Formats: sequence, structure tokens, C-alpha cells
Amino acid sequence: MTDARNADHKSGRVRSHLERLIDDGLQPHDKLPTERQLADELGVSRMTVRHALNALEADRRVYRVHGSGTFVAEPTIDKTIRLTSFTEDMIERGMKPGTRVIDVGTEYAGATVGSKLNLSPAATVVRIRRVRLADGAPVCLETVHLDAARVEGLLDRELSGSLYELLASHYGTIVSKAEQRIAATVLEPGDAELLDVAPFSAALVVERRTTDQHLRPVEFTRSLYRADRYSFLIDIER
Amino acid sequence: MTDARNADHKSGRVRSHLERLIDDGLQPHDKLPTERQLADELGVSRMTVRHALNALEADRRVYRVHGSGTFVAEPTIDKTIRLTSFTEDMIERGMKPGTRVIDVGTEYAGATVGSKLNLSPAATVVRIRRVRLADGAPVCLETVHLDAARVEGLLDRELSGSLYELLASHYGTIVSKAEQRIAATVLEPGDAELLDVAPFSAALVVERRTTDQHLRPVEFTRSLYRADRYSFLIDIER
DNA sequence: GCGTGAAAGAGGTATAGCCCAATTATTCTG
DNA sequence: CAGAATAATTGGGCTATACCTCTTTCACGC
Repeated sequence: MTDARNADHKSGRVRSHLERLIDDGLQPHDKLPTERQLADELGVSRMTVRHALNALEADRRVYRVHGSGTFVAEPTIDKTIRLTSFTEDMIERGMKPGTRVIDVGTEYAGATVGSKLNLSPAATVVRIRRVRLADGAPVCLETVHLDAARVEGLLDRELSGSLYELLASHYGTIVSKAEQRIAATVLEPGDAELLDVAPFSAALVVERRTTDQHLRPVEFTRSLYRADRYSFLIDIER
Repeated sequence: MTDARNADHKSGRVRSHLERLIDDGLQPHDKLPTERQLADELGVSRMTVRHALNALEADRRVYRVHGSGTFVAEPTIDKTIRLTSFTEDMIERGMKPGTRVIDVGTEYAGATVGSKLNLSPAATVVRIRRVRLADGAPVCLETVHLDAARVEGLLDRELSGSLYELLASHYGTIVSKAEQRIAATVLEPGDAELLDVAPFSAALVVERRTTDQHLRPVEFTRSLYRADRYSFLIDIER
């Protein structure tokens, strides 16, 4: 997977090479070859090596000491929440997931969605609105936005299952990172009706921006979760 | 501060220039000058401009669209969730933290709190209710429960600062892990008044159970965050 | 009018080379 | 031999150029 992600460019291959070096036997705080040496050995320019090292440094795989060298970093500990789809999530909670598709279509990205997906505002996005069910009862109203160019024919497919599985099996897109913003709101009457609760009930607003294995944006989704049936659990360390 | 940090290098000055551009009148999603244009205007090479833009992109001040341009990003308010006290949290967000103590006292743990703190329901717990302020305005109403036996004399101390610092300095308790449950609710009139919002406004409910360095429970806290002034941002990997 | 396709314009990647700054190794000197 | 001066090494920064891919524009032909 790592190799697949890195295969496209020289800097990616340099990165893979360095990752292999680190994984095969190097200990934390061991010194890596110098930038000039790596450039020479791998037949690339030093800037390209630096590009790869910058990426590894950002991921805390290595650290640098000016004038001295580049070293293997200690493995980081964190790893917080897992990235799961609603489907997996519900199964894990012991409930039977379900879906009711409300409406689907294409529209212009606009400024907000465009910026989340790194698309121009004039680009076309697919919009899917679905009510997600647990044991038959509404839990969540989600509005998914996807780059239309990357999911051709998606709207002709069966959309009542896991979108992440669909993206993986038919478009080779593996979701691998996400940022979520969690806030609270009260439900508009229309949304409340879809969720089968009284108007102005409390709800969690979750905005999720997902990126794929190449770190390109995949989806931007805004979900409204019924507060009486859903809450987030987060473990925090250190 | 920003300018001081950037003054040393050309790319820093380019960055400062761009930050000034963004702050002076540019709106989110406005297009920035092209990389080549900036390089020309500022008399630096394009690579230097790209260095500056990479830094701004990493800080989410701008975003890029391949083939189209670089644009002003929407201001992001929140950082990733870490185990921080409210005090640290607010300072990090660039706001001045404050506290208004509502009431304090001791009571029986009861079933709910007792189970969270691994205490018998008949054990005595300290309860502290505080309104937390950011730049003088209410953000959060928190109710803290602590094992009374572990924090003797706490209620005689100054409670308007960071509780975590107090626990560390006077009781040798270092908070090191937490589980949080995040849900939504609408505010009861009494709570709404303390938070200075209309009754039945939306709020985030955060229940946090904190354990110390020996993994013994330290506190159980229920906090109500004003939905209009607070949201959580979470990064998820893999 | 209305696609269509080429050209122009944007960011993305890469090269080779220069000098600077911090560290480390070496040499010189008292 | 110890300490100081110096040289070599290493990462940090920047330039100028080249070519790629993707988007947007716009003139051309139907």
C-alpha cells in the first residue's frame, strides 16, 4: 500500500527506499545516509531527496539535526480513533445497519464544498442524501459530496450499502484519513421529520472530510445524528 | 510575532507578504496571485514561493487546486483533540481563559458517578460547578466530580484556575488518559442562563473520565459547551 | 449557437549548482 | 597534552530552468 502510494514519482520511490531502510533493522536515533549520499546512490537530485525527507519528517519517521545528520525517529504513540464507515460502526455496536436514499444528483461544487475537495467552484460534484438506520430506526441524515469526475456512474449503482466499500471495489479509492468537526445544533423541521423526531430536537453535526491513499480529498460529508441515539466515544492518551 | 519568526529567510518574508494579503481584505476562496507572478513581483524564485505556500497550506491558510490556482482557505477554528485542560485549550486558540465558580460542595457519589470513579455509591465525592469563559464570554458549564479522599482540602484552594495544574502541584496526580463521550442536547433554562444563551439552544455534552499515571480514575466531568462557540476537530488515520 | 479541440495558464515534480549555518573532525599552537 | 583555531561535513535556503499534468479559455468549424 505504501509502495503503491509512492510509486508515481521519484520522491515517492526515494521515500519508499528510506522507509525500507528504517524498517529493516535500523534503530531509533540511528543515523541515515547523508542527503548528498542518498542523491548519489539513488541517482536523483538532492532536492528530490530533501522532498522525501521532508515528508518523512512531517510524518515523524525521521528527525534532522542541522549540521549533523538525519536520524530515525522514535515510533509515535498516538493513534486515536479509527476510521470506520457507518455500516461497520453499527455492526460493531451490535445493530443492524440500514439505509434509505432520500435523493441523489449532481450540482456545482460551489465555494464551500469546492474548497473541502480541492476542486474549483465550477466543478461538478455528486450529492447523495441518505438516512442511515440502526435496527430500522433513523439515526443519521447524511449529505455526501464527491468529485463527480472520480466516481463516474456512481449514481447508477446501488447506494443503500457502504459507500466506502463501493469506492474501494469500483474506483480503487481507499479512504485512509479524515478530519471530523463535531458540533451541535437543533434540527430544522424538515430534517427532523426525516429523522422521525420532534422539530428542534438536539442533534450532533459531523462534518467529515476524507482523503484517499494518495492524500487527495475523496468526500465531504455533513451528517446530522440524532442526539438521543448516538454519541461519540473518544480515547485520549498522554 | 509572526513577522519576527519569518524575518530571517526569504521564504519567511514571502509568507508574511501572503499573510498580510490574506488578512487585508481577501475573503475565503479568493484567488491568490499565481506562483510565477508572486516570484516575479517579490524578486524570488518560484521554488521559494512554493516553500512559503507549502507552509501556508500546511497551516490551512490556503488551499490549492491543480491547474487552477491557490485560494484563501476558510479560517479553521479548532485543533486536533489532545488531552488538554480548558485553560491550555483556550490559550492555544488565542483566547483568554477565565472561570466563574458557581458552587462547590461534597456529596455521595451515587451509582453513576461512583461507577465512573471506581467508588462505592456511598463514597464521598467533591463536586465543583464552574462556568468557563473565553475572552470573558461563557463557553462551557462544567461539573467536576472527584474522589474526596484523594483531594483533601481542595475546596479551600483557589478554584478559578486550571484544575489539572492544581492536581499535579498539590496532590501529585498527573492526568494521563481520558475517555470522552460527546453528545448533543438542548439547554435547560437554568443552564442556558449560566451560559448566557436562549433557553433550549443547542449544546455539546462532553462526559470525560480521566485517569492518572497509574490508570486510577481521577475525575468524572460533565461539560456543556455552547454549540455556537465551540466544536471539536478530530483527525483520524487509517 | 454549440460543441470541440488546441492553446494558454495554473500548479506539481525534478535537476544541478551555489552559498549559508551548524556541527564535527582535524590541525595547529602554546 | 589541552585548548583553540581551522577545515570538512552536513543540513538549510535559494536560484534558474525544464518539463509534466490538469484546468480554463477561446477561436474554429459545424
